[in-house]
Amino acid sequence: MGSMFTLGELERSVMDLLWESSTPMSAYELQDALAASGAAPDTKKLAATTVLTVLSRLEKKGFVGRERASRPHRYRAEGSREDHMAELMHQVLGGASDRVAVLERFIGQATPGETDLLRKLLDTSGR
Amino acid sequence: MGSMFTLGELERSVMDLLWESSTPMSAYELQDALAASGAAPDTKKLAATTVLTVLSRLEKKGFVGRERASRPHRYRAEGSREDHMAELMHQVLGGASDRVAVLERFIGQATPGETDLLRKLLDTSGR
DNA sequence: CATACGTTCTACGTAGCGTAGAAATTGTTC
DNA sequence: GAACAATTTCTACGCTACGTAGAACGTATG
Repeated sequence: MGSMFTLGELERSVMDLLWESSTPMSAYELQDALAASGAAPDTKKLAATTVLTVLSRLEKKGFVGRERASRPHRYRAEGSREDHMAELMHQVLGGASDRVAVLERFIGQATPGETDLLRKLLDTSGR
Repeated sequence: MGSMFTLGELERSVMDLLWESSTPMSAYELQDALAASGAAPDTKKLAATTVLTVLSRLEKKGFVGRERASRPHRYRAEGSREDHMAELMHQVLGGASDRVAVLERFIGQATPGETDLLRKLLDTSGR
């Protein structure tokens, strides 16, 4: 079974919309939003079933949940984009035998802004 | 074209061996090493051509380089595993609109050991 | 130059994802 | 409650990446 943590292009586009939206969205709203953003899928509207299929797959992967109560089911992201990304980063880090070396490189490659931010965050949270 | 940064299971096994090895390895050495480690590919020996195919693909992806001088070509990893992982982490971070939030989560989810380490690294490198 | 070893070419099976029609379900309206 | 419309689920097909390896080709050496 694939890493279970990777997203295809369309899947990502859908997640981007759901992560952005403060309220759950129906497949039809997503269909329109996707056509509007024109991002990953070109400018033409996808079939509704396509969006539904993707949503089902995302649900199976645990990325979205759905409210079956309302008739057009409404989908919402499980966890924020930031949660997801932070988790991805930890996943990468977790796969390393030598975390010190990885983090060294990570810090080394970071921009000044990022290191500043990290310092700040570590100061705040860590004590 | 796929992200160009993901590795399949066998590809990863090969990279693990190359990353570990201090000297370049021939396809045949890798073939044996893979059978020995028995990690990703079960315990049975893969065909030599299989290993060569994978190595070619890894070369195309820029993960390995080869010395064509010696007759059994010798392959070496381009960049350390740590470099790769750090790059992956930055890649994830780079795809975020709100890095602050991602790094917040990242720090939040980090183990005490990791935060300590980060503090140390930031202290050292930062000035 | 024949032979053995090594490399490249070609190819097939599988799985994930984009895509969507067909079929089933459900809510709604006389 | 039967017909209709909206919605969801089922089924399926094409494409690409990757694991896998045989066939064909190249090359050095006795």
